[in-house]
Amino acid sequence: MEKEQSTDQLILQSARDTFMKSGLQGARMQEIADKANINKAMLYYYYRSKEELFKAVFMQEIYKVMPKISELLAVDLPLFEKIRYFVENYIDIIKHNKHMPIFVLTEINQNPDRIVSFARENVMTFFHVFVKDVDKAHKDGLIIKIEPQQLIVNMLAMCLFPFAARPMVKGIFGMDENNFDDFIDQRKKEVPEFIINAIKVK
Amino acid sequence: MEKEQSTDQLILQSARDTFMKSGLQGARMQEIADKANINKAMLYYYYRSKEELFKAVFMQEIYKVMPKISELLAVDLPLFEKIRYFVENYIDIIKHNKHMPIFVLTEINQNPDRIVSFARENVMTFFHVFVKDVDKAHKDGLIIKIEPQQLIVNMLAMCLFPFAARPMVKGIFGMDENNFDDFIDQRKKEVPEFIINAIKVK
DNA sequence: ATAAATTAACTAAACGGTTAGTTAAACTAT
DNA sequence: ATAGTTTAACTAACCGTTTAGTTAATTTAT
Repeated sequence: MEKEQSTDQLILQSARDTFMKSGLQGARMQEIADKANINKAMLYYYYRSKEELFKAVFMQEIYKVMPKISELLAVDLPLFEKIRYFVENYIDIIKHNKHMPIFVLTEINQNPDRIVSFARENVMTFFHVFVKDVDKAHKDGLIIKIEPQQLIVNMLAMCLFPFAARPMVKGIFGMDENNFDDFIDQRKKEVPEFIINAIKVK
Repeated sequence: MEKEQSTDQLILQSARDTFMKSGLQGARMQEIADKANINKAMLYYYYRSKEELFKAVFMQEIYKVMPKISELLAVDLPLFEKIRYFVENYIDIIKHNKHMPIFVLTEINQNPDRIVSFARENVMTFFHVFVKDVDKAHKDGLIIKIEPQQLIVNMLAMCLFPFAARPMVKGIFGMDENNFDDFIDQRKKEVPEFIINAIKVK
């Protein structure tokens, strides 16, 4: 039994795969149509242009991941637990969207405006909560003084970078796909402790 | 007085700028020619194809940066000093090649083979030295037990990621170019201490 | 020494394949 | 019937690449 799927959703799915693989410039509309088993004109019927289709894909991906991340940061836990919870689950989310980091990074560098205003609104609020957590933990004598911005960037860096540089990591360390997955699973445990160690007052 | 520059070098320079800005697929040969103030056919006279020209640019950039990085890792210092020395200078190198991280990341994801074999040879040797440093520091009771691979990835992540995600970082935290530069300069001091704290035995 | 031959550097123009995008006709469901 | 959906066929423009030819400098032969 085939999964019934509306044409526009079918297109979006094919477009997603193609854009993720080849980027905006590298992607071919014909390939997207072929992958969806429809005529190329359909792409223009449902989405007016390549640019529009790309936007739709991009926004869909963002909206798919953003709420999950928001939840992770919104959870009510002491700072250390929160860091463990965030890193572990964030890595897990990306693990199931392997190509997103490089896709998003490429896009924001190519066309910063598209996402920046959006990200500012959505991330700012949760970032604000995190800043308060950090401030409190410092006043309670739990952690050393650290700029919350620096801490957040460090966290995101260690979560995202291995995926963005995946072929490099695999190449340099001679990993196959399984080794890499193990490496990532190991990070889910080690990165939080790395961070906590780095900021903890002993 | 104009700087005399051979045509092939002039082409390479223009190609570099264009490829860095737009990537392999996004770059237009006409734009490269225009930027170099030469005829488009000259690109094919000196480099046989777009692909070849891109390779030349890519390899030039790699060879420009690689030796510097090798030097950083080869310096004979105790581990903590080495980490400080590496991070500080590595960030400084990237700072003067702002567009390299996203350029390289995009390329290795698009065409892993081009760089992976190369990187393996060149980075492996220096990585090996670092592994021994880490092992020794652990046996001397200076640092906790940590997989050198994880440590290296963490270091590289924290150095490179802010540049790869620059528009995002600027956008979310409301930074202008100066703020971002300050942010980076701050990292040159804070990231090494962050790492050392994370692994130090107290 | 000088005319002829060769080569390097370069240009203008166009080729040919590709690709985003259009149109108009046909099919389908209500 | 009619609005929504799908298709085949088409176009116009773009872009990497080639070609055919120019210019000026260097080399070779006499």
